[in-house]
Amino acid sequence: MTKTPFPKLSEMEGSAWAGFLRAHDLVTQRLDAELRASNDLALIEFEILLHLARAGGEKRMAQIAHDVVLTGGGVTRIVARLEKLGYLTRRSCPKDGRGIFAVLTDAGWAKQRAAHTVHVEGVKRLFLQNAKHDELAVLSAFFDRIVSRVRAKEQSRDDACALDKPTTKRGGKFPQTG
Amino acid sequence: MTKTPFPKLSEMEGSAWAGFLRAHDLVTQRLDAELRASNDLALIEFEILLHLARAGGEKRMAQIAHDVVLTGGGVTRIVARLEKLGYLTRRSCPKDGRGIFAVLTDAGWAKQRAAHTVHVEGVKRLFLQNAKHDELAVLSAFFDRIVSRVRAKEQSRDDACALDKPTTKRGGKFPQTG
DNA sequence: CCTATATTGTTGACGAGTCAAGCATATTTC
DNA sequence: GAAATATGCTTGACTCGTCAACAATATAGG
Repeated sequence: MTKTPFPKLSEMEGSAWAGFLRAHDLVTQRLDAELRASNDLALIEFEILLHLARAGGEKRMAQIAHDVVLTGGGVTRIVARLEKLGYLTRRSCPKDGRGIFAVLTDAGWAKQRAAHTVHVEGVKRLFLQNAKHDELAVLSAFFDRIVSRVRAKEQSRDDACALDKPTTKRGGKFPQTG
Repeated sequence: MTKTPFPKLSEMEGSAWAGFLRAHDLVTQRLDAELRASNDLALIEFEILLHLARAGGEKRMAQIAHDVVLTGGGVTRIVARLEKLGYLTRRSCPKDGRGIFAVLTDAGWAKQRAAHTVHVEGVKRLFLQNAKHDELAVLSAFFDRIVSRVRAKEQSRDDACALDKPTTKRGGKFPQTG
């Protein structure tokens, strides 16, 4: 009990936080628009194709959900979309009867490659370009720290399970990534 | 024509970009959940109350839309929600017959103060804590650069107006903040 | 002044992704 | 090895915020 009398952010803290939120919204908005205009793909759809490609062409639904921070239901629907467009196929997992693999088709590989150029160019122009070379390492380390700490807490919270508040009201977004 | 034969992100570039996306999703998700659990407010709702409070209690709809990177329609609906909850009132602008002010009520001020503690604590724990003191300035400057460059381009694109592609397909999110 | 154009805010229709329930398969416990 | 529990994916109902069209007001040009 040493402190906590009056919580407040310094000007720089507030600026960093606000900048983080606005920068994210503006950059993803623009990049999404560019990918749609050039390749008729939403940013989230491209990212799933990219993760699949990086994994050699296939990945399980739950793993995709973890990679892109989405709920299982959300992944089911996006994958269904991409399947209907012919970019991937579903295949059941032989080792685990419950599991489903999303598998890139030839068209999916091609689409991923086509959109990749626009994506890389956009990320550089909208995001990376704004960091001086020696700042990139700071940014990367910072974000990694955030992600691993939040995920560590998720883990330990799952372990300590049960008797947690039911949380959630007025059912909006931002759920547990179940 | 000196380069651009094969676009590619370095490992560090890719890591910074991916970290940015995941960090944002995880942090906002958690903060949103905490605000809902403690104060029954979505993060975006709290942010609007916060911006109103910072502006002395009132602000025009269009300004709110700009502040939080939302479309006009979105702001209309969130403000309607907050009005129904009793946290603010609409008042028409005397100087401009088209304009509408969102005005904090006493309950709105109280709610903002109540949620503020949870918000500040969450931002520190989930976000700021992960930066060493001298890194904060780098982050803040980086995000500011992103925001101002994107907004500068928006501006000049509006100036050069007309004959732009109609863009947008499969009407999803990420629109122009009109 | 009066018509053309731009801006502000609201609304119906819609797509996106969440939630919770459901079903199927795996894993654990006794 | 059977019952209890956990995990993986899907689906109906729902909320959120967008989009496009609209009404009202403001501003510019002749």
